[in-house]
Amino acid sequence: MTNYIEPLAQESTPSIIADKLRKAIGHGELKPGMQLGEADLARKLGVSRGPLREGMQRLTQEGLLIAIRNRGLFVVDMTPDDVRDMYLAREAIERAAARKILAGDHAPAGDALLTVVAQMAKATGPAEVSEADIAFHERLVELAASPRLSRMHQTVITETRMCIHALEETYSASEVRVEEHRALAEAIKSGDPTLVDQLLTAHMDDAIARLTTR
Amino acid sequence: MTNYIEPLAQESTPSIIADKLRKAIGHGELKPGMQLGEADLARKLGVSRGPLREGMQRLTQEGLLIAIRNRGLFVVDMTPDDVRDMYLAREAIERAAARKILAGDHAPAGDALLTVVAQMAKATGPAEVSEADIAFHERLVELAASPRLSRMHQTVITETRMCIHALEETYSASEVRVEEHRALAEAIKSGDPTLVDQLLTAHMDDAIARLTTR
DNA sequence: GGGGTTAGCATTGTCGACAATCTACCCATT
DNA sequence: AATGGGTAGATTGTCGACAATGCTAACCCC
Repeated sequence: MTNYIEPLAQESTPSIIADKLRKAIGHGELKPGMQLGEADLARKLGVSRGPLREGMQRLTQEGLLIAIRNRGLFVVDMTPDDVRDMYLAREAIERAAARKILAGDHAPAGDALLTVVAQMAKATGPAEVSEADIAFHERLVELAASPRLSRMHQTVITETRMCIHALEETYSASEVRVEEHRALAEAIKSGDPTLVDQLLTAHMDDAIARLTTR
Repeated sequence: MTNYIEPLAQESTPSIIADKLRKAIGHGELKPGMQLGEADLARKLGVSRGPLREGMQRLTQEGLLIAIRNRGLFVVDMTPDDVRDMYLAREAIERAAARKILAGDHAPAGDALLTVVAQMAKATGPAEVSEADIAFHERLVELAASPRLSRMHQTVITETRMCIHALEETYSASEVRVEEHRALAEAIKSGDPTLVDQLLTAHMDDAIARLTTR
């Protein structure tokens, strides 16, 4: 039963803009290194430059945009070192999320992740495969119910998308790594912290190798 | 030999403003729950409302300010759950930082931390003790040379300061926990990952207990 | 006394204008 | 050919003004 009568959740314009830009960056519409011209972008988004600048300050704070005074804002251009650092951060976040899940009701969490794995198995084509992989990790962090881990994760996931997009002709994401994710979900379900850690770490190491080999 | 001839690093006004506000929040000048009035604050900072709003969007993104549309921006008010979440995030970051250090030249890093511990031993009074403790953890993450961990850490350290300030009459920071930090620095110097993890985790658990018992 | 309505004021959100800065191009000089 | 100076145009940074919104106090009615 859909509730139509409920408190309005009014999102601020800069927040909406930041979300749109974050998606555009993650999906390659705004390319790494690209300068975001305020006048052009504001016209396209149908807002004035003020709120656009505000939205872009949010992305600057999270590192997706680089602000250079008097010269403008640029989409971050991820070097191989950046990729490694990003995965280091991602590993920190996801391991902490897993640990929190394991400290609580890990069995239902494992089930929820197994549901995501079942969806993964249906993914076809590079874009769907990448997104399915990301969806698993997003769900993992979401299940930890930690606002701070979730917020930090949002940024690194956008960066992950950027990397995949930048390499979409060389990045071999055509193989769904369902079994790897299933093993992780099962380890979480059964509450085995050591195995979870090992699986997550190996997963990240593998991703780093694939994204930095060019 | 000091280099005077070097590229100017011109920091943007919103960035300067965000830094100032971050410090004011961490040191209790801007109290938890407090509304930040734009006109008043802009006048005090000597800028117009535009750049102030931009700076505040940065802090909103990192969670130090809560933006409610049409009602204004408020300094985050940390509940006990927030404190636990903040330490969860901090533990994730610092453990990852330690792990990275241990994967590299951990002996000089241990020495650098022991230098900080020596400074800690000289701290007197609650404010100095808290700051000395924080300085150790900041240095730890800095030594990992990870831009992302450092950026994320900045936020949780500000939140840590907020908590300490909010509780400064009940928070017993009069005892310098030098030995605890020294043990951690020694473990890093010697390259013992299991011990480092244990010490860091225990350190965080202790801090949580102290900050959430009211 | 309590509840509802309305007006006024304070504050926030956005806009367009103007100043400041940077970049690219052209011309003159060596 | 290389270097330096000047200029125009594009873009960024900031400002003040105006519109929109929310809060509070006053007033009226039951």
